[in-house]
Amino acid sequence: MARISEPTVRRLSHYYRVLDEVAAEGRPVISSHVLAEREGITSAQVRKDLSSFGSFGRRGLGYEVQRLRTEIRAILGLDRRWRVVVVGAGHIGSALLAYRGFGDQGFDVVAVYDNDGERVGQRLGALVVRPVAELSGRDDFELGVIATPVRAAQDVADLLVAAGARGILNFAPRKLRVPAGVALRTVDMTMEFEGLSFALSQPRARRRRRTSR
Amino acid sequence: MARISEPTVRRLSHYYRVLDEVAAEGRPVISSHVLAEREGITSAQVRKDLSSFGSFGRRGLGYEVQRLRTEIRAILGLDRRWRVVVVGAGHIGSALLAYRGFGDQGFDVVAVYDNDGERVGQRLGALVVRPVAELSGRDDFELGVIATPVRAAQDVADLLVAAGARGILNFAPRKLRVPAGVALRTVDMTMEFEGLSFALSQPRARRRRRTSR
DNA sequence: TTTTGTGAACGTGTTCACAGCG
DNA sequence: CGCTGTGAACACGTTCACAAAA
Repeated sequence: MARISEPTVRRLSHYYRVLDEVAAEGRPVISSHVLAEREGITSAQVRKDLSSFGSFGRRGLGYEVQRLRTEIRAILGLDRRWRVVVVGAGHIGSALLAYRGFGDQGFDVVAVYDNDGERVGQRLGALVVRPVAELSGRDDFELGVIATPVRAAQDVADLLVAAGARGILNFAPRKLRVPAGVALRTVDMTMEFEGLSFALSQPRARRRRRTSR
Repeated sequence: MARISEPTVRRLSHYYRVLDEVAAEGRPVISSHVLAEREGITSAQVRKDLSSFGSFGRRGLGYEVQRLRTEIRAILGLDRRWRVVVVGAGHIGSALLAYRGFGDQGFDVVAVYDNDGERVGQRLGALVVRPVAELSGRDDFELGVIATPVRAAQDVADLLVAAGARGILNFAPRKLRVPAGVALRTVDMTMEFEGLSFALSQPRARRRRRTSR
């Protein structure tokens, strides 16, 4: 299988969500055109994305909604459960813990760690916050979430990797170094705000592409 | 000025942060090479990015840290304050309210709205949660943050636009439609988790670029 | 000599356009 | 005929490589 680009993976997530909606509407089949319309992209893009994983459609007809949904689910690895460790029991960490949506998608938070003595021992949902030092022993998880202050982020990343994390989601506004083979995604809200600030500071002439719509 | 790409804007944010660090270290000058190293990109990229706004460096020497920091600050529109309205006083909304980092960067949250009767009237930091209906009157803000459940997201976006929002940061996992001229950024955590799930589900051979490092 | 600024070359992702198939 | 699947064309972003300047 050829290499899959990151934009393609992001769009797969979107398709998956649209298919959920469409399935709920009871529609049995969807064309690349309709799927594209809901996304604001071209139908060719939809077909290209899907064709890199196989031929899921029927010419002259479109894609069978349930079938395509199942395929994408498998492609994204959502046909299994992932164990997630959250480090940082502050506002973002607790927000993640409280959000049920992740559990529905197959992501189970199995532990929360923090270094703040005040937070350790506290109950957060079904979990009790533990000291970060105890992270070392652990090896029964796949994903780590970094929701700590920025100064601790790289150290926590190293700890997570040492404990066997295969993927990390980082909320600290800093580029992290992780070994090849460990997947890393960063959500940097500060950067998003700054992106908006930039867009609003530009002379209001040119049409920006990704920014609008 | 030629059109600026979104990746360039994101990198500007990074440069800005690196310059803060470097300034704190007391270093007066930085070369594109060193700036690139901290970012994990090439020095040519740094120079290209910066050169689309002007000639800030000196050949044979590098960039004067304070000067460059000030320039980028102005480019990003961070030399003024932005008034932000948050809609949704749930976990994400409160987390944003509680995070002081945004205030430091020039973003002031001036109001919080929610439709949940239990939350309306509650105090969140210095603000009191107000009913979403009251949003209509308001016009003394530039940025709106959507931190509501996904089903309300598009309606809230429309309300924000009607109230005069020029930019929107959306935390709901849904593509939103906004008129051209209104800047939109979406932070979709579900999608990030799914991206990690995908990466971990791939046969562990090929080296992915953006995902690692 | 060092390092910037930048046209040219390159690589990657998107769109076009049509052959292939139902 | 309608819609998918896909090579070819295109657009865009990144890297190279070097002339220009300090």
